Amino acid sequence: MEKTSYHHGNLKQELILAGIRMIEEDGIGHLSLRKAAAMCGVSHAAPKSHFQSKEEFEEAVKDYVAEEFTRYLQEVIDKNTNKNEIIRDMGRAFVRFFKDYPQAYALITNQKDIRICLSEKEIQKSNYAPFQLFVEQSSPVLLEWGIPEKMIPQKILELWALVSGLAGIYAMQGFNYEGDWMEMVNRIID
Amino acid sequence: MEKTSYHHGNLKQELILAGIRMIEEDGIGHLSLRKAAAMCGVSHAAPKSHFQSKEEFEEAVKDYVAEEFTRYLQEVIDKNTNKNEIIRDMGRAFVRFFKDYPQAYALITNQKDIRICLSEKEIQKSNYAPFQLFVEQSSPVLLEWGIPEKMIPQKILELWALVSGLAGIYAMQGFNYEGDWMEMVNRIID
DNA sequence: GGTTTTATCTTGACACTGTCTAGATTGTAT
DNA sequence: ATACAATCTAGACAGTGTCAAGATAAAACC
Repeated sequence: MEKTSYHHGNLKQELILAGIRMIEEDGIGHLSLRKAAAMCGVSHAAPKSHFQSKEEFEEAVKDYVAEEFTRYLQEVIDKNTNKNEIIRDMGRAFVRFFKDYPQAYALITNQKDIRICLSEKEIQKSNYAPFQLFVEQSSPVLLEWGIPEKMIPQKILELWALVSGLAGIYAMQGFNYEGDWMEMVNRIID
Repeated sequence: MEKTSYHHGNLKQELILAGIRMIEEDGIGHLSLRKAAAMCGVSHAAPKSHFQSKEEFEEAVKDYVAEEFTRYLQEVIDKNTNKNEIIRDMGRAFVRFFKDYPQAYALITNQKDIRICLSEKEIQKSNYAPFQLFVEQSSPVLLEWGIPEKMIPQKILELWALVSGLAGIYAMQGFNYEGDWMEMVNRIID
């Protein structure tokens, strides 16, 4: 995280990581470019070379968080052996992510460019990688389970909304409940 | 919104309203005490008499939003004639509120002192009025419908989480879908 | 290898913000 | 009418995002 020479070498990435640490420690309202610069041992105007504005910096932090979220989901996909369990696995990874990054929920809900289009017939391709990943993985499984094809988009959205809502409740109060929330997901799946 | 004499007369309330307008126009990250003061035609340090810090001001805005949310739910309770429809009515009011206040979702998920305690046996009394209202109204109805008593807390939480998740998705993309999301709620209730 | 070009970082400045202090104005109680 | 308390103003300070000018070093080019 320190710099030795005049040029840092990996500033952009480390500014983002510093930003995430700041958000997780003090909340999404306490993101500061100057503090991030200080954390990286660099002058207050150095970030300007990598982010033209604070908003652009904030976007980069959000993008990184979305990538991290995607990694959590991708990991269980890679490890999965029983296709019938993939939806439950992703649900658990979903909650686990927001447990590890409690402020991420507030961050994501504050994002405006996420497209999760709804339709009775189909779910259009989303620009939000975690959701898109969930759609791709769960669709064939639900179909195989005999869910009518035209019901699948709604089912997927229902699952995503439910787990999102739970994660949101958890995130707001620090995940102080370890009960069997998975039963709710099961009731939707079964 | 203007002041004529030296004393404003209703500054605290109008500062809060100005804060909500700012948030709804520019997002939750653009709340400013000085701008709120300017909107009310008052000097930059005037808010200090009513809010000791920006954080305290922000809390007051959040509290007001929670009260407004409660009013939306209370209204359908007061107007309700068929008890069997109260859960659906509240679900619709829920979504309607976040349609009228799209930034409210980001605001609420950024709140830390909301207590919605989960338990397999009971839902403890919540300090969040809208949720508490929903618990009180839906519990007897669900019981009357023959839901096993020990399943009721989970069912309530499931409904709340689902509608929250949907409202969140809607809020992120501007409620551009007018389809029959209510079917999802029905599937949980029935 | 020496030179030029480009990317990156620093310094200093500006306007804006939250916060503090001291003092001005006005409503309220005595 | 006077004293008191609540409310608002004015000015100052440190911290913030942003901009402009210049310093440094890496990369590209001959």
